[in-house]
Amino acid sequence: MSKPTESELEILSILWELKDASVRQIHERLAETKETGYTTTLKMMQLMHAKGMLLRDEENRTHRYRPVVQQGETQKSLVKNLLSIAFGGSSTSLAMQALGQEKPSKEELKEIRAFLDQLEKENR
Amino acid sequence: MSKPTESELEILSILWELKDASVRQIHERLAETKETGYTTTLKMMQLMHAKGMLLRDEENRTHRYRPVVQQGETQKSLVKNLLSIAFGGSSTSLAMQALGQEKPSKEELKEIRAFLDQLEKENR
DNA sequence: GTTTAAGTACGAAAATAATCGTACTATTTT
DNA sequence: AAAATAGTACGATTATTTTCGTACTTAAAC
Repeated sequence: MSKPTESELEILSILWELKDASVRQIHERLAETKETGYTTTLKMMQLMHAKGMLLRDEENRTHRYRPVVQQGETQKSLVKNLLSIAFGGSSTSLAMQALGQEKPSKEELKEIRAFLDQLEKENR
Repeated sequence: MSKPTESELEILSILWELKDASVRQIHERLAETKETGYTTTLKMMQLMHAKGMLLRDEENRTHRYRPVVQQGETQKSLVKNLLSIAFGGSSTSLAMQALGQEKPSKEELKEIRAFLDQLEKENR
């Protein structure tokens, strides 16, 4: 599936959280952070549906949409892209850049360390 | 400075590596992975220069360009953006997604662990 | 000293992404 | 049942990004 644009990602993010939603729900969330007309949101979602990025339940008058691709897959391809295009393929520096920016909690630190241990174990 | 587009990033990446380069050098590198005309690359770089993203040494007939923003700054803002738009702000999951994709070497693992220790120390 | 090659400049087209107005339809409210 | 409200559809416009052809200039090769 082709890489979502910035605006498409905004919509996808909300859908990943809500599982499924009407255009109005999405629009209201978007409106919290950006100026945008209702029909713009509508059109975006129609386009995403036409592209096969969203499924649409047309049972009721108010259609409900849900994402086709799940968050994990999209994250994976975005990271892959970012890695190659801006980090020379070094996941280590990407990881450190991220962690330095939004400091993990104690619990998260633990989680990451466990993840590293796991990686090391596999890698043998 | 405004976020570089995808194509601009490709050019920046090469410049970060080479420090400075002529249009032809960049173009030859780009041509390895994508079909694109020479004047397209030229125009891109001229635009980037006009936008203030690249410095240009016009001493010689063959101009040489170098990036204004350094890699680290750009990485920082890209990560910040990705974090908020696709990872719900969780640097931990971004880091794990990255590390899972491009497995770090033993040395890198060590480096990351040291980095985590450092974070933990500060965070007290 | 011509011709060829390697440059830059730049307008304009093509492609892609985002926005919105208007028309139309169905539901709810009065 | 009329009016107001909440929806969808969709063409058209605008903005942005990418691509490329053509003109012109300078340096190198013959």
